[in-house]
Amino acid sequence: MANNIDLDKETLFIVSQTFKALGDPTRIRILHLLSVKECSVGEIVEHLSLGQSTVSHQLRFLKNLRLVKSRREGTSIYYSPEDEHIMEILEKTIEHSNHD
Amino acid sequence: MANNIDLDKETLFIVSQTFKALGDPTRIRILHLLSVKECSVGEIVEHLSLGQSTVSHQLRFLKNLRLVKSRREGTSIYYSPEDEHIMEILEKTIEHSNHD
DNA sequence: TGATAACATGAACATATAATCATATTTAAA
DNA sequence: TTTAAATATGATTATATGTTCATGTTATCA
Repeated sequence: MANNIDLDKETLFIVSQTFKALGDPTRIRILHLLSVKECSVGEIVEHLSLGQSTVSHQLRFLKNLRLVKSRREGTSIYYSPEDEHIMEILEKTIEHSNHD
Repeated sequence: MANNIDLDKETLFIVSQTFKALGDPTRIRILHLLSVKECSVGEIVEHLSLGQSTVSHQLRFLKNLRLVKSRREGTSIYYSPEDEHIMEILEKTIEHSNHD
């Protein structure tokens, strides 16, 4: 068990990075959209009215943390969630916030 | 149900603020410590080797979000977690990160 | 009341972050 | 092999954030 008071440096880094990913409105919107359906970059841009570059940058951020994955289809690249645990946390917290 | 794709502005703000609180190593350490036992500001400073001012600032941040609560005992002020849901998420994510 | 201990607060600074602009890359189609 | 469509990337800029320093506040005790 890792129920110790002192958290090692690596754990601290990974956990904080993960929550940091969920701590931005734009990334929350992107992840929430992807939780509903797989989308190409262009579809995300349209649905959320964001700049193409903004979406690409945020997707790279999320992919580096293995929160999303991608597949190519022609010239389009489709993104979908990769970490079920984190997605569940996000969705439940969204629901949780609607009951205040 | 709020399973819609579009998240309202307020939900987005609350959720992102909440995760932002968990997205900093110092605050994670403080919350994790408080999950083990209620502590005064001075105890937190000692246990985590942080500046007193730093701890006070972060505690205010966490209290504004109702993630911790405080009670006075003489000249000391004791802090403890207030949001069970968020604490559960934090602890589970810490465990989760130890299994990679 | 004066001194001290514990904590809070405000200002200042350095760093991190997110959005934007311009441009590069990759793929498919003409 | 041009051209166009879709996406990625690098640089820049404005803003947000975390820490530190100095000081203020509150409560206890001599």
